[in-house]
Amino acid sequence: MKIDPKSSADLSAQIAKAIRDSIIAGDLIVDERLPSEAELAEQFDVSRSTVREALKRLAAQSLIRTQRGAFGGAFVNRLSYPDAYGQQITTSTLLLSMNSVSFDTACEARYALERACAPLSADRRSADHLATMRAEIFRQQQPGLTDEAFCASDVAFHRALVDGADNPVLSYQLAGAVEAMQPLMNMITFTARSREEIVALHTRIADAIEARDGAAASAGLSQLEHYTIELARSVMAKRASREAS
Amino acid sequence: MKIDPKSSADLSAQIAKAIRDSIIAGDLIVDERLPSEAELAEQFDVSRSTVREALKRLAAQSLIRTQRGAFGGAFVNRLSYPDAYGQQITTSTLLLSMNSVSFDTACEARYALERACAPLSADRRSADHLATMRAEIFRQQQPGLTDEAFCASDVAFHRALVDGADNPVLSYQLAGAVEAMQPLMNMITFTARSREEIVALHTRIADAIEARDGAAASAGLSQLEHYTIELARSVMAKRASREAS
DNA sequence: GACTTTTAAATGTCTGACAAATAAAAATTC
DNA sequence: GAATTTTTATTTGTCAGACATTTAAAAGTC
Repeated sequence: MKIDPKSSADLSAQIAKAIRDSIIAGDLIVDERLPSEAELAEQFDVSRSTVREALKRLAAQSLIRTQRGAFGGAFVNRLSYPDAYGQQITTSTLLLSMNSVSFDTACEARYALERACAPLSADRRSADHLATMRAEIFRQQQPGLTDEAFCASDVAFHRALVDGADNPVLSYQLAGAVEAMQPLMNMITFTARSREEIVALHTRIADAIEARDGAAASAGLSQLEHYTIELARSVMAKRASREAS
Repeated sequence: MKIDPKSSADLSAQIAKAIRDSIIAGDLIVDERLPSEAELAEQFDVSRSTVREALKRLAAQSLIRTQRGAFGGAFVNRLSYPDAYGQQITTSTLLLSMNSVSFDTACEARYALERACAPLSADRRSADHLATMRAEIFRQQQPGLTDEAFCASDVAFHRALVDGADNPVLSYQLAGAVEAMQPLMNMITFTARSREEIVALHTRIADAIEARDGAAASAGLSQLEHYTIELARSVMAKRASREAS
């Protein structure tokens, strides 16, 4: 763990990188305690404030956790699935909102990834996953449901489908697609969409998952993708014509 | 942007969250300048050090960038694809290395995701993507190639396949799968694997992509998955028997 | 007008201090 | 002797103030 004082980068960034590299390389293992801030300051020959800024950078990435008091300190954190989900969702949300990604591109990626889960989910889904999907479809049919609640239920339905594959790595990878892109899509299309149509497509997908028919589930997802893209096109066209007039 | 002084969380974490939420909500737009550290300190009624720690947290997530000097300051950063790739890869690497994910689980997720790209890549790949795949296959046949170089070439091959889908969102999502899981797999299997076998499978996949045959490309990836899993099983079995003796 | 110097503003870093939390160690009580 | 309470040492969290460094605009100079 050494730093280059004549580098252009901030000292705190260099120190954070050095510690991060040690964690990734396995030199610092999970739950291992880092030296105290004062000791790190001495080791790196910087002030305690600089060390603290470096540690905050690592904390922001959930790489370490800190504890106050005697025998406290900074500890290498086991990156949990929920933490990883959260980072995945934040990153995906920002990437989409800041880079003028076309609706079609986001939609295509999102459904391509979900179709990858469909065969596995059809094979391995538990009764519980199926029950969740059915329950969300039921919820989506309630007349008084707000748009926000419908969107949340939509996400929950797809989440159950993905989780049915019983592969936590896949669920993690899909978190960004489902939880970041689905709301984005809903935001664009919720004014125009037909809940009946979506419920019908969700039902078709759930039927396929129940029948353990992965191909049919994939086909249902493709139909949903097609419906969503067409809907978005019509919304865009309507907007364009309104602006023209 | 307000903070709760009686909350248990650190002030710097609360302030970071407040600013992060403003960025995600769109109250702070890309390239907008945040108030200076001194002004933020006054607004939040904390010291400048605390504000700085909050800003370092945001910088670690590439949400802001800072510039020194007059008319410098902290600016909302456009999250670029390379930045998002990097975070995706770091998070995926750590998640896998810290959570005792089984080889089969990681392998299944990785190939399921890549198969999702295969049909799109077969449809849309450019001559350039195909040429990259062929070049990497050629490189993989060179006798003097080190294991590290072979792994890197392996990643580059799959990267080209994914990028052939011409969907940056998909490429971003796959970054974790390809760049984090592939090296992990190589690390486990590189002692036992047959380069000839892998080159043959890569060639089959490239042929399918060249012929614009998505189904065949998917099938090739499935074969590669099967080969990889069997290889890992035999490596594990060999290890187990060696330990028993 | 082109170039140089000055200046003001902002981040980066350091020092020293105190508050708050926390677990071990010591003291006290029964 | 065991249980409880108090003390103590350690460590992070926060603050205040200072100076260094960078940077671009403004002022000055030729």
